[in-house]
Amino acid sequence: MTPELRDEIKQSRPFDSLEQEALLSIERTAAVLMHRFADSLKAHGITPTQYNVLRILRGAGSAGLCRNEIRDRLVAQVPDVTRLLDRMEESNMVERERAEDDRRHVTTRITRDGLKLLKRLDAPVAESHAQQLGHMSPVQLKSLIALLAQAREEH
Amino acid sequence: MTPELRDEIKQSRPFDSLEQEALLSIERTAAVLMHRFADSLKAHGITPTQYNVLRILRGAGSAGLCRNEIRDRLVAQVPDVTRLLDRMEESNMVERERAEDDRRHVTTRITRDGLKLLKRLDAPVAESHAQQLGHMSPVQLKSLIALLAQAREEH
DNA sequence: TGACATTGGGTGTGATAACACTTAAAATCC
DNA sequence: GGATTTTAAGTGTTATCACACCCAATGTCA
Repeated sequence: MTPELRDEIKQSRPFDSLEQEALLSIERTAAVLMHRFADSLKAHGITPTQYNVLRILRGAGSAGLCRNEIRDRLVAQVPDVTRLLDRMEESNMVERERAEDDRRHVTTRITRDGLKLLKRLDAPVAESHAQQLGHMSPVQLKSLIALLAQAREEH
Repeated sequence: MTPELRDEIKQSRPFDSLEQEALLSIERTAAVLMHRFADSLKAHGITPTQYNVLRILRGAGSAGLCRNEIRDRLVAQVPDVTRLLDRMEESNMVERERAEDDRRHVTTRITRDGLKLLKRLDAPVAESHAQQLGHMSPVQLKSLIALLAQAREEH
């Protein structure tokens, strides 16, 4: 028995349109699932956005990435990547180095500590993901992924 | 041609699991669509959360609602509804009244100004919703809504 | 009837988000 | 080679989030 969004938010009247219901469903689903994910990360002293940055930087390897590249790769847009990285540098998860040949460029890399933290998180995060959506079949997940991709499309 | 999430966030390696890809898809879709919606509201000096509150209070009519009821009906969870309502009272969108029989209870109602604002927003918001998801068919939208409801399910 | 629990609302405070603006370096163009 | 544009990063400031804690009114029950 799947929950009806109208019941969840105690809405008495029907939605204005299918488009509206879909939009609110997307918002609510993201809020609920992200909140659970944030909770599971909290014990490790890290936010979902910081976790996202660490994964991006692990993927980039020793070459690292500049601030704008990191900003573009984040799943959710954050307007202030500079201070996000400041805080992560503060807690020794990443390090920054200004390029000699182009002094405007600053390369950010994940530190050994950051890698260790990420390593510790890999299993619990995978488990958390599986737990949150494990009740859906591969066919359903693929269908959901495709529909969401379509929803994001510009037109 | 639907956009691939991996391309959007410039990810070079495949996702760890379908569950992970679905979770990231939900997060990204919500971020993209909500950002567009917030933009379209910004011209009217109101945030999506405040818009949500106004709609909830319009639905409640002259009876109004107490703080905790409003909190429970919000699409996305807000931990500090008191000050959210403070700000909305400040800008004359809502008004509050403490009950005589139970002095703990405070009822919040939408004001005439709030109703007028909402009225002005109805058409542009409906249009914005239609524009954001209007390229999807009713069948697809229903399917998406059902899959998201399933994704939110506890198990 | 007075201690204790519960309920509804509010506060204090530090972290983060959002948005506009600024600085510095490099590239481009007369 | 000096002015101008572009690019990368960072700063200032206000609003909002998030979380723990507090207060006052009511309910409950020995």
